[in-house]
Amino acid sequence: MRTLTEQEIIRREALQQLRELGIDPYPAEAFEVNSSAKHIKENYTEDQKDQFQNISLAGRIMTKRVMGKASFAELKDSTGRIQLYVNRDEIAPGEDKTLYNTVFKKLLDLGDYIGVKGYVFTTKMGEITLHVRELKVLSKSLRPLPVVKKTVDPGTGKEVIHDAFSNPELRYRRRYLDLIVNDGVKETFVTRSRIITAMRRYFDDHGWLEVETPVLQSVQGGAAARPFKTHHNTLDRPYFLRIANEIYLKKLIVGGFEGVYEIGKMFRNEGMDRTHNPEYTAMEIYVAHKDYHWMMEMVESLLAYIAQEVLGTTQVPYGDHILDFQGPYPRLTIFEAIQKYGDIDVSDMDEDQLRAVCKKLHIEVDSSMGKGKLIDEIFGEVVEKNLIQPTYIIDYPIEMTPLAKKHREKEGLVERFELFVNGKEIANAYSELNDPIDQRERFEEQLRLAERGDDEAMGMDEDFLRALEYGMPPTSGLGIGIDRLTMLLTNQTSIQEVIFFPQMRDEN
RNA sequence: GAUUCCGUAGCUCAGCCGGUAGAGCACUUGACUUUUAAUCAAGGGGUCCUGGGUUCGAUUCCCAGCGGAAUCACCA
Repeated sequence: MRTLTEQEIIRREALQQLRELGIDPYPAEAFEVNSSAKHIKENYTEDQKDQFQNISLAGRIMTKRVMGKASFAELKDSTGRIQLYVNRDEIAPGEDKTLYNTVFKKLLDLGDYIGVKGYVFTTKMGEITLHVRELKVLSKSLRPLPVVKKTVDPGTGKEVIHDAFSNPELRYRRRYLDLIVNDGVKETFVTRSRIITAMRRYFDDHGWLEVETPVLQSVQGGAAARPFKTHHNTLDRPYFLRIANEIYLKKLIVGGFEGVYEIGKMFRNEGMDRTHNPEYTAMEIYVAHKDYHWMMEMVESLLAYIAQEVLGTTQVPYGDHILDFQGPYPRLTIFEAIQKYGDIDVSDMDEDQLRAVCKKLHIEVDSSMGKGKLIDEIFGEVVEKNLIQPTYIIDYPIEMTPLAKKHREKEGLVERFELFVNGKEIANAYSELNDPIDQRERFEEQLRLAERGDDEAMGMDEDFLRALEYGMPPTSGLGIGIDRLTMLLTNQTSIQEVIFFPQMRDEN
């Protein structure tokens, strides 16, 4: 057993004393709440005080200022904080002052949950406050919370935070504490939820169907990444956690749905940094009888809608920039982009020439890389960081995109776009390849890359080919990284700030 | 996976060119019936991340490990 700290011992003793006084520190019965901190602070006025006479609130004690026979405290509920005023002779009107002198002053600590009933008033200092008449212990806290205090700088009028709970490791491991004591953390996650809600509403309003497809997959496919491997005992065979769900969603398009989408976790066995978590959330959507041009317009409309719904504007502050999600976004082919930002024309280069360019740019290459991969490397080096405002990069080399349809005009390219914002890819889309014979050849090319040492190459998926052989209508598909989109719309630079419980190594 | 930096009280941090440690808030005791980083007085609290090495002596120096952050690589 862990050794308790002094403060923890004191709190356990307080717990015991509450029980000795006949107070259950963890009562079973519900405490009825009829208002909230936010509602009171936004709606209370002197004229309306009749409506604030019988308020019942529940929440956590965040500060306590005892001044003899009267005290102030701050209560935090799910909507925010409100000040409480507690007067000895009102909560303990008889001879016995135990409820105030012992229970409130000594046995209640910062972090405890209490229920309070009373009326609202405004203090001399102008703070809207609940004048407490009744107080009930709802849940005793046995560990001290980090104490964060705030003041307003008289010079600048800006809020100054003292002793912020800022250690990233503790914040992520104990996200519940982060949410309790650090203002703004909760808002980020509320925004994340609202982004997903808005996206779902947009799709649903267009009549596209939300579906679920397997997370455990027998064939690695749909994207280029290293998978997590697992094993099914009864079947005694290996499975992969999905790195994408593209193949399954297209099978549903074959099945006759006009539009299907899925929002869910993907798993990639790659490094972790401030834009990558081993499990992350992606949205993929497939719509029949559309192409990638249509999809670009849809994405512009979708992102403007989400920004407007969630933030009330399409002009989104991010770091030093204002990102404007109002379409249309500029469109550059990958070759034009490399020409524009790198002053290099790679459009007619062969593999050896591309390798020479990489060498000149000090890009590390290895023998497993084909033409498409080399172009992607050059693009990453010279272009990506320049794409701050939403920008489409279109028409990728065929070698790096085995599931996209060949370009209708340009030899050697596919109908694909990626959307870049703030130098990062946040969406990827194709006119989907629906020619089963071409698809089989592309898979065979992937197998050759795998033999060459590419451990991210896709496997041959016979059932998918069979589905395509039955016939898939022309379809456009899109994937959006929900975590990165959330980072952009909440002005966060680390993916750990938009995932409640980011991957961490074990403690100890 | 590589490099750099970091790991000291519940939290945020200082410190020790080697002699086992401090501050603010939090906590305890007392005072205080409109405070808001409440105030005033007194007080308690530490395996200085872990393990080795050097040394009479290591929290401090060296090495290794663990955990975190940043940058890079892989990737979305």
